[in-house]
Amino acid sequence: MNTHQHSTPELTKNQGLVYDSLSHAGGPLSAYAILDDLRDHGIRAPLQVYRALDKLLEMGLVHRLESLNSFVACQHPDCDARATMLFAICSKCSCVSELAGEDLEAQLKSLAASDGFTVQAATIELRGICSACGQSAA
Amino acid sequence: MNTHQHSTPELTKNQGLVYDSLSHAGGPLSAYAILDDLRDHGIRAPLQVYRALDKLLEMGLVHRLESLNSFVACQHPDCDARATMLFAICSKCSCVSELAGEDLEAQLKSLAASDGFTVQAATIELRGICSACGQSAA
DNA sequence: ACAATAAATGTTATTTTATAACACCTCGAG
DNA sequence: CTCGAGGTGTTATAAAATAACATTTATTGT
Repeated sequence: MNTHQHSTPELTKNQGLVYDSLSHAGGPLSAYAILDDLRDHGIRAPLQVYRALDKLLEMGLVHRLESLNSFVACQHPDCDARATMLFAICSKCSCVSELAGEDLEAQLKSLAASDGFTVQAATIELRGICSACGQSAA
Repeated sequence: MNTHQHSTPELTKNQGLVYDSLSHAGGPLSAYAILDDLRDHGIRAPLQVYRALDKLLEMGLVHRLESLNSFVACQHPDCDARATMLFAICSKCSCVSELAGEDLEAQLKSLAASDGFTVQAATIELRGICSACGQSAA
């Protein structure tokens, strides 16, 4: 049940477990939720999870949601080459969708540049109501 | 040394202490750093700080930096009425500047809307090099 | 194949960040 | 006065992340 399109470089055992747990969850998980999920598979300590997450983040297979202290599997085919990413987090159902902001990045950079600031990385997390929840509760 | 322009509604004792500590710091502080800073002023427990921070956040006098798990005093005259805020965090000197993105907000909302998502709040945190650090180290 | 080296793993303990639960105090509206 | 909301003080605990160290598994050069 591995739905990613990435040209997955060989993952180690723990990296694979953590990545599968995340993709399988279909939503954000905290490191400790992943830990619980993987107890039966030999993962016993937080560090095992954090170490795998670090590598997966480097590879761009996983993203970190700062405002939730949690992690999601990347929803895009090919994320290392990625422009600025944007996460839309639903306040009701907690679902997360990952949007690409082509112009957004340029605009952010120019806005920052007007203050003499050179952007290296951007965290953009929106809170709101997703389309599914918006329809169900008028 | 209270540089804010806000029409500061009366702050309670702890709120005032926390706010002063933050404005005085001139940069982001963690809740526990604030706690340490205020030990001599009768603040002894994390909750005292977190409770004050909660109110200050509500009032818009203070912002939370999700990617740092820390807090800054608002740099703008009048922030409750504010548009989407954007924080530029320097990787070298850790200074933070708060920029206003007028069009940015519109663009974010329309980008999200194209996915059926209704934005309630946005977290935008940039990592990079501030103008001061950019000049000193070519 | 084999030593040398790098990367990943397993484990215990600790640090850092944030809340829960409960008692008390203060101050203003009725 | 009184009672009720918001603020405070305190102890204990939960949740998130890292430090330090020993061991094991891959990789690489020769």
